Order: sequence, then structure tokens, then C-alpha cells
Amino acid sequence: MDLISDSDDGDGFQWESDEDDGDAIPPSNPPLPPDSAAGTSGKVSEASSSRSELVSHFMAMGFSEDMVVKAIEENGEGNSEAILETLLTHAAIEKSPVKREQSPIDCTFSSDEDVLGDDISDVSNFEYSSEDEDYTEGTSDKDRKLSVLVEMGFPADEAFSAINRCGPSASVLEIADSIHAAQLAADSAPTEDDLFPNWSENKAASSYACGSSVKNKRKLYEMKKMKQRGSFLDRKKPCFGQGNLDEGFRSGLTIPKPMIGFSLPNQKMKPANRILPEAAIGPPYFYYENVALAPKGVWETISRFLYDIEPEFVDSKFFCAANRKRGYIHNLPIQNRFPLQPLSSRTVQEALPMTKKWWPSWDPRTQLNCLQTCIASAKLTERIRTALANSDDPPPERVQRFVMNECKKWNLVWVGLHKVAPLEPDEMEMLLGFPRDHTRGGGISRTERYRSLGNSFQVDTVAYHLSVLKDMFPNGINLLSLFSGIGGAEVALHRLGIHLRNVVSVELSEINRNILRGWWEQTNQTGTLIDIADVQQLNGDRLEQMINMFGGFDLVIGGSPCNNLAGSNRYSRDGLEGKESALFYDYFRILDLVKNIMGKSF
DNA sequence: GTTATAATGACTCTACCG
DNA sequence: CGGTAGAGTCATTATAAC
Repeated sequence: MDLISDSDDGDGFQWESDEDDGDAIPPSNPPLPPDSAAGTSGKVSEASSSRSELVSHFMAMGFSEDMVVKAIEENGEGNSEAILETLLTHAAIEKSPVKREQSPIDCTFSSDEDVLGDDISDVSNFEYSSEDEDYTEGTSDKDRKLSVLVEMGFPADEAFSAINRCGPSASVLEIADSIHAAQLAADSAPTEDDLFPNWSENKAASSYACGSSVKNKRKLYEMKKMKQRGSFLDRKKPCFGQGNLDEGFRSGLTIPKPMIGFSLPNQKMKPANRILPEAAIGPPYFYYENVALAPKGVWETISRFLYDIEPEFVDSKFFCAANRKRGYIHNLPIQNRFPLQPLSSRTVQEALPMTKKWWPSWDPRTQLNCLQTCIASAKLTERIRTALANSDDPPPERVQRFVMNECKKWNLVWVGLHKVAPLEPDEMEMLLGFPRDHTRGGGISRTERYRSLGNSFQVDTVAYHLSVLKDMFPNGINLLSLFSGIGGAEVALHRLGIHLRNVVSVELSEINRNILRGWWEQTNQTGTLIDIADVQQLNGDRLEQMINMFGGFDLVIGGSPCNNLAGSNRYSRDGLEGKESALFYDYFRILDLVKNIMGKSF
């Protein structure tokens, strides 16, 4: 088949074309590091029979022999999972969007279907921490009732429904009764789990409680959970007698490997049509983001609040040259997605061509790890330089291990002989999909740039998910953007060619608000941008006013603070109840308000 | 007062092995 | 099945420098 012309610019992309014209991935692979399998301590064993079997196995999935051989050499024969991941990565790297190769997704998707009728929703252990008193300030009567009910131990989503059900004059006690009744009714209805065929249960989780060497902090954490567990009402009957004893420790969902979400660009297979729970269906559409590797139970809670939608876990390494493992919960359609153009480079050597010259053969990295908010110290890069300068050309094993460890930990790249360095802010902008100098100038310090960038969306990834909106809203959208940061959502939509009619952006940091405002003016937006500093100020009245003014929001998007969830946090990784990360509940609060207001008058 | 610098582990998940 | 080792992570804090 022939090529889709480049001028097509997004509109006409269709990945579901019928024929597998050219399987073939052109042999011109992206420039791999000069690593070359021969160099590294001959891991390639020769059991050629099993090997050729492996090769044909993957070729049957549609990968070229060339690629398969390379992938096997990289990972060793034993590790077929890793081989597959490498193949997927390289397939995604393939530049030209017109040369679709078919990908083997069938085998990675529906592998586990072992969902018994078991309860996956353990998560009603929700309490506002004591310092959240001011949560109720400036909010409506409805909000106050919700807050009280939640403190009583009711799941907020159920409390919300009950408040609406009972009407404005109902007392808290009446509402509580109503919730209870609804729970009893739900208990007798056996279905509901059937909606999530992909969720599986982590059976090993029960061993979590009996770990022998628990540190103090850990104990506290567990005791806290225990305490909370005692206080909430079970939403449904446990399926197996007293089996809910470890309910609070169970993690109900697993993160798929490879972390490709519901679909990737350049992938032949169409994602199956998912069935969303009734309460999840818009308007408005919504899109929520946070770190994938959060403490246990966090995503269960988030999902539970966001209408029981299954999270889509995606690693941005399939969209750019750096890892970024994130979970997304949204109610968008997932068919007919298309990627942002031009496609971003998916190897460091390609994205940062200057580094290629200095990249030593014993550094096998082709992609960076997650871009974070801090960079390596100059002392460290100097230690590395002297260590290498005092070694032979291929440095001894010990030195290599030291250097590789630090390079991975701090995302260092090669910028000279024996010289490694952290990324520059503009390089981070590029890797994350922002225009050059997006965060530069306007009185923003370098440190602040790193911080803001480290907290941002990866634009290509998000844009791929949002691309389905383009055909649905040819006249543009009204956007409610919470925790906007440096405007990843806005940039993604703009780059998709989706007109931004009215944007209400909520962002605490003045620096970030300035960045977004600067971008807005610089890109000659014709819509209106309203920025608000504090989510707490966004109450029902204000939302109702804006909704009436704009005719409703088409999309509510936001990634709530991750700092109490992120693994790098050594001081306050307190989970969803942490000081900042608890703002997730404001995302839910506002989203649900918008849904209710729009549900009434539209 | 603001900005840059450097030092500061733990929690998960996974692969592997016996 | 349990133990172990390895790897990766949208960060916070104290201090120096400006």
C-alpha cells in the first residue's frame, strides 16, 4: 500500500488499515549505541536450535528477523519477556509513521483473566487528616455534608450520590441511612465486578502483613491502615467468609508489563472497546494522571473514586527518549488515537546527537530514566571523570559498575571524553514535548525550571490519549485544567490542533502560572484563559457560574501532586493522605461537582 | 531574601534460586 | 513457596553562596 502523505497532519491517521502490506521493519535501525553484542562478555550462548525457535516465534508476531536477533542478543535467550519489550520499544522507535509494522499485542493483552467474582474495591478507608479543617471553608452546604459523611467513614462517591438522592433538605443522618440502604442493596447484587475483566488480584499481598523485619515507620503505616480499616464500612460482602481480614493490605490491580496502556501508535491491533461504568460516562470527559509506582493501595483508591475506571498505565519511553511510568484514568474513547507529529526521537543518542560521539561502548543505555526535579551534583560528575581518567580504556568492571550506577541514578549523558553531565533544562523541555525555552526567562531560576519540568506531563504521551477529541470537537473545547503546572495539557491540545476556547487553569505556583500565561500569549491564542491559584477556592457556586458562562466544560484534566507518592521522596512518602497528594480529593470533588452541575442543566 | 549545591534511603516490583 | 538481590523512583532538607 502506499504512503499517507505527511501533509496529512494528524487528521487522516488511521492505524487500523486492513492489509499488512509490509511487515518489514526496514533494516535501518535507529542508531544503536556502539555497543555491539560481541563486546560485552559474550552473553550469547549457542543453543542454536532453541534460538532459531525463539526467532521464528517472534517473527511470527510480525517482527523482522533482523530486529529479533538483535533483541535476543541484547537480552539473552532466556528472557522472552524482556525480548518482547525490547522489540516493542524498537518497533515504537521506528520513525516513519507510514510504515506500520504489525505488533504482537494480542499476546500481551489478555493474558490473565482470572477474575473470580472477588471484590477488588477494598478502598473505602478514607479519612481527611486533622489538618484539613479548612477544607470545608468556602464550600457549599453540599460539600460540608460530604465532608462530614466522609469523616464518618463513608466512601465519598457513595456519599455524593446519596446527597443528591436525598435532596438538599436531608440531614446528614438521613443521608447516612440512605447510603447504608444502598450498600445493602449492592450486597445482594452479585454482579459489578464483571465490568473489569482485566483486573487481577495479587495473591501474594497477604504476606505483606507478616513481614518479619518491619521498621518503625512501616509499622506506623500499617497500624494507621489497620485503624482506618476498622472504621470504614465494607462496601460489599466478602466473597469468601472471613477472607477480608487482609483486605486493607491487598492490592487489587496489577500493572501490566510492558507498560503500554490500552494501545500504542504504530500498533496494528485495535484496542477492544471498553465498557465504562455508567457513572463514569461524560459529559464532561475527564483525564487524571499520577505516578504509576505509588505506594500500595493508592491506585485502588484513586480508581474507586474515579467511578471505578481501570487505570491505563503507560511508560512514556514508548513516546520519547526517557522513561516515565504513569497511570491515567479517563473516560475518553480509546479507538482511533493518533500520535503527535513529528514523532519524538526515542533514543538518547538520537534526541541528543552530540552525546553519540562520546557515548562509550560499555554504556548500553538507549533511553534515559525518569526525568525528575533534581540533578546530579558537580562533585559527582567530577568523581566519575577522575575515576575514568585513571582507568584503562575499557575501564575495569568495578569502575564500570560505579559509573553506570550513577549514570542511571542521575540520568547523566556523555558530553566529552570521560565527561558526563546532567540534562540541561532545554533538553528536558524537548524530551517532555514542550517548545524550546518554554520555561525559560520571565524571572524563573534554573532550579525552578528543573522543578517545574520534573513535575510535568510528557506531552506526546498525553496528546496521544487526547487525540480522539479532535474529531469530536472541531470547533474547539472548553477546558478545566487542575494542577496545570507548566501547561502540559494545554500544550498537548494545542499541538494536536484542538482549539482552546475557554481554559480555566488552576495552579498554585505563580511561576508556573506565568509560564502558562506566557505561552498562551506567545502562541496567539484566541480563546480566554482564566487562572486560579487555589483549588480550594473552586466551589460549586463558582463552577456553576463558569459552566453557565461557557456552556459547560468538555474536558476536566489534571495530575494531582505526586510528591507524597513518589519513590524519590525520603521524608514524606505518606501516600494519598499526604499533605499535597491529598489534593487528589479536590480533583474528585471538583470533577464530581462539574458532572452534577452539567448533568442538571445540560 | 533568594538561589544553587550536595547529601539524604525506603518502598516496590521483579527475577532468580533452591 | 520463601528468601535474596537488583533496579528504579514527577523529592526534601540543610547549608553554602550569591
